[in-house]
Formats: sequence, C-alpha cells, structure tokens
Amino acid sequence: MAGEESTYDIHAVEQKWQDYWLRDNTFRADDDSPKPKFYVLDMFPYPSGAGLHVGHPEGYTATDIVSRYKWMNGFNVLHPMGWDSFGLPAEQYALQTGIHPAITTRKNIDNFRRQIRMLGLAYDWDREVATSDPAYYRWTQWIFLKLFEKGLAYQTEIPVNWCPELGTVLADEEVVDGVSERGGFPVERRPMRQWMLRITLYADRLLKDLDGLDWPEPIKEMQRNWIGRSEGADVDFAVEGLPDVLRVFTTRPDTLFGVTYMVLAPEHPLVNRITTSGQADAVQGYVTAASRMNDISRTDVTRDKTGVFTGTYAINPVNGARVPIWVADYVLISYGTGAIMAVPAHDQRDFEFAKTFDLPIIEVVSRDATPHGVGEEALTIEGVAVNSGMFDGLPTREFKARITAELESKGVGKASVKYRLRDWVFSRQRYWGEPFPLVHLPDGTVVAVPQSDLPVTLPEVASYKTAGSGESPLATIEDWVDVQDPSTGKSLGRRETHTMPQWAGSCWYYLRYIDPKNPDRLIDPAKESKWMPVDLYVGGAEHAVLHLLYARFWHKFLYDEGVVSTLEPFQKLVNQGLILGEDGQKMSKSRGNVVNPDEVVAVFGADAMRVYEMFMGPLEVVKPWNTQGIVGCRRFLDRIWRLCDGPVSDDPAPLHVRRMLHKTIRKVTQDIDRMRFNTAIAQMMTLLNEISKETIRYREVLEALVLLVSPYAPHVGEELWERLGHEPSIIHAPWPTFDPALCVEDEVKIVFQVNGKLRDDTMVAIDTSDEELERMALESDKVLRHLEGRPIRKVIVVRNRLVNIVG
RNA sequence: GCCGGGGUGGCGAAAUGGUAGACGCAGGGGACUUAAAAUCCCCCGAUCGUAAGGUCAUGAGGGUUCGAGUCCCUCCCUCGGCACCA
Repeated sequence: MAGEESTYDIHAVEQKWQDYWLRDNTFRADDDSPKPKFYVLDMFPYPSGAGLHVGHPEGYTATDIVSRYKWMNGFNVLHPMGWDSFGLPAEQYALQTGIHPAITTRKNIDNFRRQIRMLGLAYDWDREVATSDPAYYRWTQWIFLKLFEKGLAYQTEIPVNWCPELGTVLADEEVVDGVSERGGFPVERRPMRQWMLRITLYADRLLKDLDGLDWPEPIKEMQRNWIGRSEGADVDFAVEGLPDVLRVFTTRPDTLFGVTYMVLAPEHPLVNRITTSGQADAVQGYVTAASRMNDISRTDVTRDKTGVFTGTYAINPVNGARVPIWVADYVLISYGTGAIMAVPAHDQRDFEFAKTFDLPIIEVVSRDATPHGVGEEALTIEGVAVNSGMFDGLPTREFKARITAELESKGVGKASVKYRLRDWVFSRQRYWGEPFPLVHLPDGTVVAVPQSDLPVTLPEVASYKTAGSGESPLATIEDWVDVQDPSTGKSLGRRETHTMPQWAGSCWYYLRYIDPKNPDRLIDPAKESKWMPVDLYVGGAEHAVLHLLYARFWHKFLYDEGVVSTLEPFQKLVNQGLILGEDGQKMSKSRGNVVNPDEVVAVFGADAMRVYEMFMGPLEVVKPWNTQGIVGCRRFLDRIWRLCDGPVSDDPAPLHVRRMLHKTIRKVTQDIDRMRFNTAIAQMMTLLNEISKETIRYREVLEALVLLVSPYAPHVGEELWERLGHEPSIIHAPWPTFDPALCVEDEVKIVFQVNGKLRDDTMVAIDTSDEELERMALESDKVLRHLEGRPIRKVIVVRNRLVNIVG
C-alpha cells in the first residue's frame, strides 16, 4: 500500500512533532494575550470502550484547521478538549464485570487522548476537563443548587416505564409492545418521583434568541418546532350540574360554534368528579387501560380513536349549547390544559373521533362564506365564519380577536400562549452520574447541601443494580444516604439518591475550559468576558435539539445569575455530516463496517487521514468512507515532500507560476472562511500539478504551499517548514497573502454559442470589448455554419465569458 | 402525516443563471525496470462517426430565460428530525 511505500518515514516525522508540540505547549491559549481571541469548540466525546471511530476526527480536524489558520492570522486561539464521562455504558459494563465505572472511564479517556494526540490535533491539554471528575461536577452541583434556590428545580410524580421483574425504570426506547426489550417482561406505567427543571419558563427566550445566531437554518427550525409556541385562547366551559369549570386551550376560538363534544385526557383531574355512576365502570376501565400503555403506542397516530362518555355535559359559553364530555387518550394531559373542545368539522382528529362514535359535526368555517356541508375530512384552513350566529361572514383572523376579547370581558376566557416544550425530567435512577446535593428532612422538606460541603461525591457500592424499589443503587448505601450531624452523630435526614442525566455535565463544559482549575468559582468573570462567546462550535447533528437547547437554557440561567455575560453560548454552529461505512451503511459493530483510526494511521499516517477526511466532500454532508480514496491524499503529501526535498531556487518564480500561486492562496483562504475544505485541497492539488511541471523549485512557491497545507497536514507542514530553514512552530508563521492583481489572467477563453449551444471558442486579451467579441464571434466559421444563413435576431455578450448569437 | 436535507460519470465530488463533470479514486494505454512496486506522461459521461464533427445527458415532467445542475410549478425516490401538541 501507498503508506508503506511513502517517500519519507511518516511515523517518525509525526511522532517528532507530536512530542515537540507537547513539550513546547504550542497550543496553549493565553489568558493575558492582547491579541484578538478566537474560541473554537468541539462537542466533547463520551469516552467509550471502543475508542475513536473515523467519524470523530472529521469535526475535530475541521476545527483544528480553523484553529491553526486563526493562529497563523494572529489570533489568540482557545481550542480545548475534554470528556463527557458520565453515562450508561460504563455503568452497564460495571454491572457485568463489577469493575468500577471510574476505572473503566479513566482507561477509556487515556485511550481517547492517545488517539486524539496521534492525529496531531492542536488542543490545549492544560484545560482538559472530565464531567465525572469531582472537581468538575462540584460545579455542576453548584449550578443545580442555584436552580433549586430559584425554584427552577422541583419534584413531581410522573409516569415512567416500570418493570417489576427487572426492578428498574426503563427508557421509552427500551420498551417494545408493552414488554421490556431485554427479557420480554411486562412493563407498566407507574408514577414515580422525579426531579424536573423548569425549562418552560425560558421557552420564549430560547425561541426569540435563535434569530441572532449564526446556525444552520434547519437546526434553528428544529429548535423552533421543538419549543412549539402556539397562540390561542383558554376558554372555560361550565359543567352541567356541577360547580366545576372545564378549561380548554384552543388555537381556533373562532370555531366555538362548531363544538359538538369535549374531551378530557384520561389523567385529567376532573375525570373522576364528573363521571356519572352509570358510566363509572366504563370510564374507570378506560383510564386504567390508558395508564398501562407506554407513550409510544399511546401516541401512535395510525391507531384508531378510542374513548368513553363520562355521562356529563358541558355548556358552550358562546351559545349555551349542551355538549357531552368524553374521555379519550388522543388528548394529552401534558399539553395545554389536558382538555379540548372538539370541533370535528375543522380538526382531523376530532373528525375521526366523531365518525367513530357517531357524534354530530357542524360546519363553521368556509372558504367563501357559504356553507358547503361536511366532506370526507376536516377542513382545517382559515376562512370565513358560517353557522356562527352574529359572527357569520367574519374572516378567521378577525373572528379570533373578536371572540377572544368578548370571552375575556365575560370572564370565561383569555388569550393564551402554550408551548410544546415540556419541563425537563432531570433525574435518573442510576449510579454513574452527578449526585444531587440535596437532603430530604423527616418533615418532607428538601434542603440544599451547603456550598462548603460540595462536591457530594459518589460512594463506593457493592453492586450497580438498581434498588428493587426503582431507586438508584445509591439508595442501598445506608452510610451515605443517612446524613448525620457531625457533632452529635444524630441523623438529620436522607440524601437524594437520584443522579443527574448525562446532559447536565455537557450543559456548561465550554465555560469550565475557560477557567478549568479555579477552586473558588465556576469561572472567573474576567476570563469569561475575555473568551465568551464560543466563536465556532462543531459537532454532530444528532445534538441539534436536546444538548443545544439544554445548554442554551443553562446559559441563560447563568446569565440571569450574573455568572456569564452573553445571552447565548454558541455564536456559530456547524454540524458535520455522518461518515458511513464503506458499504454506505451507518458504521456499527454489528455490521462489521467500523473503520478504526489506529489502523488507518498505521498505514497512511495521520496527515493523510486528516486530508482525506476533509477531501471526501463538504463537512456538513453525509458521506461514505473509502479507504482506497486516502491513497490520493497520501500521494499528494508525498509529492509535496519530494518537491521540497531537492534543490530550491531563491529566484522569483515566473509569472504564470506566481499567478497560479496567488489564485491558490486566495481560494484556500476563502474556502477556510467558508469551511469548504474539500475545494481548498483540490485547489492545492491543482497548484501542485502545475508547479510539478516546472524544472526549478522556487522557494517563494514552496514556502507558501507548505504554509497553506500545514493546517490540513500539520506534521508534514512543520517538518518541511523546518527543512526550508525556519524555526518551529509553523503556526507562528504568518498566513500567506495574495496579490489580487496576480489573481487575474491576462488572457481568457471566450465561448461562442449559437442559440445557447457551444459552437466555438477562442483566446482573447482580458477585458476585450463587447464589440470586438461580437465581431470575432461573427467571423467564426463554425458559428456561421450553425447559423445556416438565418438572420441574426440578437447577440448577447458576457465580457470575459461568452458570446451567444440568437438567430 | 408534517418539517428539513439530498438525487450530477463506475465511485467521492466540483460548478457568482454563462464551456457540466475541476480535484481525487478506480479503469485503460505508455515510459522507466531483468521484473514488480513506486514514480512520470497520456486517455477516460453515453452514443453515432474512420475522422472532422454531431446528438443526448445533472431523479421525472412542465415553465421562465438568448442561455437552467442552478430560478418557479407538479411529481418520484432517498436520508434525517418530529409525530394525535388541540
């Protein structure tokens, strides 16, 4: 293979420079530098036992190129790396082997660090952090306590998937058709105590502040959809024969005259109160059945509508109509008020339900102000009111405003905004996560562990199995759970045994990189304001919603607390596309198509791997790996090496070579700014092809090429830079500049078209006049032949490009 | 179902509305070599033609334009996200 036949000893060169960078601390970010700052961030990895796969270095190489480019442009760059090291796999491994997750994690981190260094990535290792390090999670706990103090953290009972046989809570993905994925044991919905964070309080800000971010529009759109702001009205319906009020949320208050029934979610608190004795058994049975279903089958849209009548009626506030109240699981307790007014003529779900249970359907919206009767599906458009009494003829928009105001004046409704976003379930019944710094007192109150006692560290446990109750393994460690007064030894209360989810540590790691060792505070404000915000954040699109939304939420909270000075953490975001296996399938162990960077580097070297990953295609795009393809990148580097290896002339290069060089400097520079690394590499290859034709190697050209290629292939870059007589590191050398005057050719090819088809071409001096070009085109035999004597109707001349004769 | 990407040679891809396929891989031919590897040079979308040259071609079909891979409309396929959110 090409790697073994390479021109130079790749591995010796790569080792030499990796050692140098480490020794020299080349990539240290300087907190005191007067240079402009640039903060480049990678989404830090979970250090799995499998080690890096070729997908990781894609994003890392991209940020590495940008970092090195910024250094060469005189910036003070912060480019850190760390570990998202709490998480389930280490705990599952501990369950199987009894090896402590901390040990596994340390080993995996060491392996990841080795692999990342092997790739020549320019990180400031003095700033490395790991979320599972007590010195780190002390501050995760600190942030949580702030949230707790401000009332943004609360406990609630919410239904979770409880498997009695396994004695544990399962995630929705672990439940298939109502039984556990592993073992096939029955799973039930059981309300369990969980810690929640009030992210919904920040919904509006999380939505609005998206506008100012330099993020891919699709990602912003995903976040907007996830937050799901919707404007409408709360409307109160009286319940016949009872003092209760049934409040519903609707985005279409203009359809109130079309309400033919009401629906409560099975979990709605009014269900028991309003159900008549005659309907009690049916309702009870339905509610119980609904509680057994998991969220996935419950929300399966292809399911037929089900429901049951409560026996009670509600009174429509606009016309006094008496409408039956049903219970149905297509209404979710977690959205709006957990109850709806059903308008089957204009809502597809209500329509299907009404058809199933033979309920009336009243048309109240029409395209053109005249009723057309109810069709085969609901008409969900905005239009004009019909069958709505005095409101007939009103356009939807006006009607909404009028009726909302009217309801409000009567005290039976008001304008209302609801969000799809739910509060964040923040606790896990697991061992390997941040302990909550909380103590439950005997009287039921919950108190914070004093700041001076942080961190609350994880105790040693004998077994990593969850406690039988569904509590975490921590619940079984009596010494740890029982909090005693240090002076009297008297029991004060019991520690919270839940742990935080993996998202917690990744919500703020980008801040700790700025001040990683500060023992007294999360971050020094002066350093924070120096480095924030993150100028470029690169990572996988799989984190488009959750991680990025949670981190933005915490950041805004920390802003409110005066800890950070920016409203948003990540100014520019780029998602790298997935790298697929050689078979075009997603890489996975089971498919056996995983490419291991160790093997690639062993054969081709880190530089070739880096160049290939960037050359494969645009960063953001999904693309398949092809080991054969690296050969071309290896050859490219070898050819540069050989070029620099011989005698070098200090004479100025001939004009055509300098032109090519300056065009290349321009293209490579512009492409790095646009993060189009593939075309930058292609341009360098083109330059290389050109200068290889010359018998003389000009220093002027070689040095520029080495500088240009060095962010992509830093080992070759450093080595050749040194051999050309310069001091390391090449990142201290200035990025080459181009002369715009040298980027234009003095001759251009002009294409002659007849009726838009290419017929001839010729070389002319640049900026030849339109008249001259037209004259030349009309002298072309080929053009004349294709005109076939037809009269010329029109001539289009595009200077320096083409002449199109229309005839 | 809804939202968002994307369909260009054998493959990865490139192309401010202006020569479609830059650059690379694979393939073919040649030079060097006892030979192979490496290296260097040439060819390389399809099709008709001895050639000159012509015709077709960017998922399909329409449209705008002197000119469309690029803009507009309809549709198909594919990948990702969300999924009874009232």
